Amino acid sequence: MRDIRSLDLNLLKTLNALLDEGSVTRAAERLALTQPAVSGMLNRLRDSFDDPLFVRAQRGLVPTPRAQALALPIKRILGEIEGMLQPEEFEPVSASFTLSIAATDYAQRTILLPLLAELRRQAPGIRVAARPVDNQRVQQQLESGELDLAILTPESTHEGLHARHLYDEQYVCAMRKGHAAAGGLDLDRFCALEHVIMSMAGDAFSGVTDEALAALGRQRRVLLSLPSFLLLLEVLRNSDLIAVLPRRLIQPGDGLQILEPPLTIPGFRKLLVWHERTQQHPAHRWIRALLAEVCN
DNA sequence: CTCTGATCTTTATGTGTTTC
DNA sequence: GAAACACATAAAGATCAGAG
Repeated sequence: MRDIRSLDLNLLKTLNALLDEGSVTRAAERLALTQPAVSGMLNRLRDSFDDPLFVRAQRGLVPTPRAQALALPIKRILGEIEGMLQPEEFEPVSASFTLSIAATDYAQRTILLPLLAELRRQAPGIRVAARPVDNQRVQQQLESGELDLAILTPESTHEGLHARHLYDEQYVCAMRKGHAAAGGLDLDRFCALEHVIMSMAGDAFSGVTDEALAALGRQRRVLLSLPSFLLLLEVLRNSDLIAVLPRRLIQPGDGLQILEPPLTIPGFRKLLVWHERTQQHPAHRWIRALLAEVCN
């Protein structure tokens, strides 16, 4: 067993790359080293940690429990070192980097749009890549750096990620201005009208509203299901269809009438989620604070 | 300044697994 | 069972840091 003097930063970076890639060859590519070099580094890591770290399996290398346990501390340490190398005071005006954020269609409109406006004003050098949310992969994406931030609901967050509460959202009923029901809406009228809903996948014609109705022994008529809020707003403006939508989705300029729904529909909570990797990073701390600010 | 040891490179090869 | 792929190992040369 070696001691810490032989464990240099390059070995930690290599271990991190190996944990991410699960392959000596791919880790070597990522580190701009040759495969034999990384193979040799893995041997030194094995020596340092007195553990095989990775064993060969049917498909590539599989980390041992020891290696898995090291993943988080290593990312934290590398993240902290990264943070140490940044200027002590983060300067938004001169900052230049790309930020990857996973957000739903809804969150892109209600959260990312105002964030982008603020960034243009305060930190014009920061580019933003908005990405769709893939619940299966989001944890791994945040861990590897494929994503920097994700805007999620508590149900889809994972153990071990950092989260900050952004806001609680409520549902409202939306229809075009001048709609026959614009004066008021009771439950009977609500159920009699024709609805459009937003649905990315799955049971396309039923959502939280329908569950709340079912609990009362009622149902509504959903005629149209759309995968995009943008299109949905257009449909509302140009038809007598109505929709139950998150309140923040509707802006004053949208030309829509908003009413309280005639029944209680549970809202949802939006969280900003990130990985330990970026916890100490001055730029990321600044961005997270800015995001929370634009949500108020 | 020179020697030594560590680690990188490239190139070549061994070995085990997967795929067709 | 051959071909393709991935990891390990080895040899030879380059580079660099630290010791003396």
